[in-house]
Amino acid sequence: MSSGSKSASLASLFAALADTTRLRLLNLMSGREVCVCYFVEILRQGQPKVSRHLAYLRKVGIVAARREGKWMHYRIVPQADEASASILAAVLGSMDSDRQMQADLAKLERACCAPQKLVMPEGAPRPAPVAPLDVR
Amino acid sequence: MSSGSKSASLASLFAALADTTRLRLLNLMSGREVCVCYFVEILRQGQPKVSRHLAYLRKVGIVAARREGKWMHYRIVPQADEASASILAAVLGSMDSDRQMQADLAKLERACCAPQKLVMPEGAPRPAPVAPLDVR
DNA sequence: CTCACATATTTGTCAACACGTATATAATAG
DNA sequence: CTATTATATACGTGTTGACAAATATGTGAG
Repeated sequence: MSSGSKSASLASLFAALADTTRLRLLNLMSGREVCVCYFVEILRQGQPKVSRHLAYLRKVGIVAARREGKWMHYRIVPQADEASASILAAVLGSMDSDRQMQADLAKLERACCAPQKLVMPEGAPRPAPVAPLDVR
Repeated sequence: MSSGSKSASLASLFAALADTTRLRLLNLMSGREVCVCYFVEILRQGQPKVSRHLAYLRKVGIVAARREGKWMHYRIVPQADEASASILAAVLGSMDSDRQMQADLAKLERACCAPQKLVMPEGAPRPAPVAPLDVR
């Protein structure tokens, strides 16, 4: 299956991981599906910037998106390639011990889509858990 | 130790890994010290190119160099940071199943510093094993 | 000292990416 | 339909990295 230029795909995986914003996004998606509005709220970065980084991750096949009404939910895609899978698992595991990443996750616990507020209106999407990564 | 911007250092680690040439170099250094001349021979890439990539890895602290007469030997530095260590270990482990990487290692078995040849003159540096990485 | 060799660095060019701003698309409300 | 909200993409610009070619540095030989 994954023969030939595996090193090239490994390199592009690393390129996708070589950005702090994308690492924070992945950290928030670790183990759950997250709505774009949460990313914007929690990272406190411009929405186009967040969207561009999500598009990058999507193009490389690390995440997938699902539309639900006006909202887009992103999740991490389990990697078919064993090498990519083990590396992604190592990354997500490593981020558990980063204070910034922990703080982001803590915010996610109480964040919501309400504009200017951290209170969730009825009907706003909640972050939903997703099948855990294949951590072998 | 594990201060604030660990995510930034993680990102720069990934940037260093986001290049096929550098991945091949690291693969060759996995578990042993290697002379630059071997890299040039085996990768069949220009010497300045190889040197530049080694400089990049050195600047990020992934490898260290040791001079022995005219020759420079490079080795992988055990990472103090636990996150970096586990990721580097995952990378090196993943490369074992890559055909290109296996071929490179096979060449290293019989390569040498002789110009235009794969026969080693007396006194040329041999690749020496080095303390294995802290794979936890 | 000069020469030859191994390796490193500089120079100039080019492509890729990150960013903010502005705008476009998609879905829902009214 | 229009308006509003959520998200995506296009544009212009600055930065970074990769490359080849040329040149510089360090070391040993003579």
